[in-house]
Amino acid sequence: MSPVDETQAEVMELFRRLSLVMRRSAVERLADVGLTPPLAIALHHLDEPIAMGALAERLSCDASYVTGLADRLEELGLAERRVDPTDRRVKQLALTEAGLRFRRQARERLYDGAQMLAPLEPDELEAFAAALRKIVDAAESP
Amino acid sequence: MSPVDETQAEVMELFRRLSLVMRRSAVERLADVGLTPPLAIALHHLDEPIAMGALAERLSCDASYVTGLADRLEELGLAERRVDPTDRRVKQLALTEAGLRFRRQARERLYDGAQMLAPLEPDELEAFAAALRKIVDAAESP
DNA sequence: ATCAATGGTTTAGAGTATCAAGCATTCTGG
DNA sequence: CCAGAATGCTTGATACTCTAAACCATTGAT
Repeated sequence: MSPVDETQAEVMELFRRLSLVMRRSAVERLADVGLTPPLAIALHHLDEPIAMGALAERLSCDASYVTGLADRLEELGLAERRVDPTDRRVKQLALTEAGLRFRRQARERLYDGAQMLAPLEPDELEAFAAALRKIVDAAESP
Repeated sequence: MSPVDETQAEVMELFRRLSLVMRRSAVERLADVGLTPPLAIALHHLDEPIAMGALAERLSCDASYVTGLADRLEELGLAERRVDPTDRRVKQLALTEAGLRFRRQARERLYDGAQMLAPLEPDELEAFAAALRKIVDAAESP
């Protein structure tokens, strides 16, 4: 029955608010190009062809959700599934030509939200990133 | 056409991952007590009766969403709407007796996710909180 | 050759919101 | 005072995000 640390509770609350603001801003910026945030994020992870399951892992979401994202990216002509010749169960998701062209703008729209980080001085940003890395590493390691 | 700063982009990605982990962990912990995260968060903000609109502002969400949260809290017997006598348009949402008793456990379950912050040393945590405050303040001020 | 395991999809569902329209109440200018 | 604007909340429609369970095809292991 740990008493909740005040600073920790405040951080949780701030974190929640920032998540909301960031998502809303991302939704807004991406709307012009017809993408939703998860689609843009998936696109961002397609530097090279990647198996559906591996992509799910990178996005930390269920594989079945990735199926839907891939469907949509295919409909938009931005990516395509390629059956892996070495294991026909596996499907590699790969950018198309159009996807490659499109990706840069999408990425910029997606990460323009990073301008919210502008109030931080470079060293503050670095410390912030380090703290996040620490937390995420600990949280994601089983 | 600002080139995306690498550290900034990394921070955005880490932030996204942490949001996911935190939400999943909150969902899991709150399931036992029959609450969803937004309900627990709303409860957490009910230190004293608060008008629906004011609550929406605190939660940074649409007022219509708060209507649904309040409905659910009333169904659970944790809160009740009271018509403000000085302005009959306004409804104050207030904890019931049961809600008051319930709130402590809910809060602990909600903020147990704060244990994810444990890897940070106290001074790191403080710096992290300060950075978040800075960002959120800037992001939320119009 | 069979049977378990793996990769991916389908389906169903819950949760998280937002927006537009509407009702009741209050406020304001004439 | 009163017509109309503004405010507070609710309703209803809709979109998105995500998970879990059941399912099919393929592969690997005995």
